[in-house]
Amino acid sequence: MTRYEEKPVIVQSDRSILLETDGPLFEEARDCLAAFSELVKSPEHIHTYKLSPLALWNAASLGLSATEVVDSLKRFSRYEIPQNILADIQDQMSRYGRIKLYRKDDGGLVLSADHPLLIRELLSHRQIKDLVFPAEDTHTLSVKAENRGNLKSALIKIGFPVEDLAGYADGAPLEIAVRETTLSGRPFGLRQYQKESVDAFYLNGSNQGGSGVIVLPCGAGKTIVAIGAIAAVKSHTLILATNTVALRQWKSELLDKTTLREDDIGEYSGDKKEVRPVTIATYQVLTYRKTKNSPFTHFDLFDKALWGLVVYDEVHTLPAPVFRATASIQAKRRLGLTATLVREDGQEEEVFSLIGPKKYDVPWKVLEKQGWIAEAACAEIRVPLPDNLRFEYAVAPKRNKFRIASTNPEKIVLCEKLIESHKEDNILVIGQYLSQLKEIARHFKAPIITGQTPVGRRQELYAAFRKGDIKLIIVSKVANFAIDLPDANVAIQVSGTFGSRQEEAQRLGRILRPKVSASPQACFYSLVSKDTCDQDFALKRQMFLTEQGYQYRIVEAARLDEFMQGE
DNA sequence: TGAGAGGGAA
DNA sequence: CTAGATCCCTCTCA
Repeated sequence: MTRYEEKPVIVQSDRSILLETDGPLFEEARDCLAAFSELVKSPEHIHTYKLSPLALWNAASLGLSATEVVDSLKRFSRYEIPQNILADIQDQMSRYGRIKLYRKDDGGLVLSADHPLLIRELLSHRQIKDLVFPAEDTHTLSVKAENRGNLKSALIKIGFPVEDLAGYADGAPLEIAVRETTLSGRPFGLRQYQKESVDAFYLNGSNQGGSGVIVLPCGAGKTIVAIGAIAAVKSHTLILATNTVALRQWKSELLDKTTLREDDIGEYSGDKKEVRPVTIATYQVLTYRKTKNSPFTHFDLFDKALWGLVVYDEVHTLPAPVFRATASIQAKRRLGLTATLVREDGQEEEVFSLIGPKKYDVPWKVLEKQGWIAEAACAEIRVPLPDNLRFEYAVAPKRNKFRIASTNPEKIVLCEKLIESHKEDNILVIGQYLSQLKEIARHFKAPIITGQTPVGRRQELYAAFRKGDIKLIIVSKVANFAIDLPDANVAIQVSGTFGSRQEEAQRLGRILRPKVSASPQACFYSLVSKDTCDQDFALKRQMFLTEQGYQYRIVEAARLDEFMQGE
């Protein structure tokens, strides 16, 4: 039995949950909380989580019950859990499933609630009223097919996620199988968690949803999950990707690992406008329009062919107009893929209602234990601003402060030490300010890759890095998007995009491919100016990874040498 | 026909 | 809010 005072969790009536990080139960409690709440603050000693409705709905959609949630809270909670919180968990989690959308025998769509009062409540909202009309009985409302998406989106905004059981129109059939030997001659099969992802999406989903989001860490093979899903659905598929390099990558993966042939796969981008049984498009070609108010030029791609499945790569970056288009294709299966689910713009609810709820996720640490991703040690190194800059920082207008703190020249000194002690390793220095990166590149006489670097030059450098001819590359934000960037085992972050959690996750992902090389452990260093807004943003950036179980060691720059020797 | 530069968008 | 990267279209030049 745990001693009373060792229980690390305090549940408060404002829906916040405090978690002490020092006790023996911390890790267990953290993994537990991550399943149904969101981390909002993570300073050293006490982390704060929030019981958000969305987190509870996602938990419910994964099959977790309110009782299970309450039980795990009770297990770790130091004090009695406030009554209103118990009621709240019960209420929120039961909301997923209280309202269902299904199809009548005559093909019409029906929204059903578990109680007539709920129907009356829904009708009191103007946004809802316009999208439904009364049915014969008091438990249901009729819905026009074209309003399916908009209705779901409107309902979630008033706090009622819909369980969509209305099923799907079949797309045009596609002949496809997953290869047992890749084109390149290697044996191939889905890993256990990839199979489970596909099953969660399709098998379980055939009647209950069949649309939703799979959350897997960077490098866990989300493309493979999609391949499994396409092979399961077996119909024409539209894949949406963030950039053209990703688009090519999708194509080569499909060719390598499925029986699809070159002319089964179309590329729909600025360059080419092919529509084939499997078509890969960029988000941007879809959202392009001539002028601000003209219609989207290429939107008809959604209807051009009989897609039975639409795959949304990096669904956390999905732009607003694509949500709107997605609302109109609710009769097609939709698969969202992402590493993080958190959006910095707070549109997670739209993902839930229009793509679907979370169907499957694997915590990063689980994949680490199974050996699919490398172990990583994270450290935040705090370095004071030099005196002259400290004054400049103090008097600078707010909008300049972050730049001054981020580009602290002392960071270069730290880089020097770190690079020195990682002589055998492949190192990426990643930052967001070009001037800072250029200076670092000059200082170490290392190659630099930014948005201006031509594609040919990038590939040259990637190849040299992969071969080991170059041990150090300086990269700008291209590293956030470049999926062809080779893996390193040490990353030094000198500055980042304000508080972007998913950027931090992306960057850590750069060093997580399991290594055969000398040092099995990857190292991630985040350099931060002490006592500035740089430090505040760093804390925010780390949150997602903290949630995933990564612990940042805090190191004062002055004690870096000691720290490095300890490692 | 394709490459490369520039503007605009989100 | 910031700074930067990306992409799409259009135009020019060979």
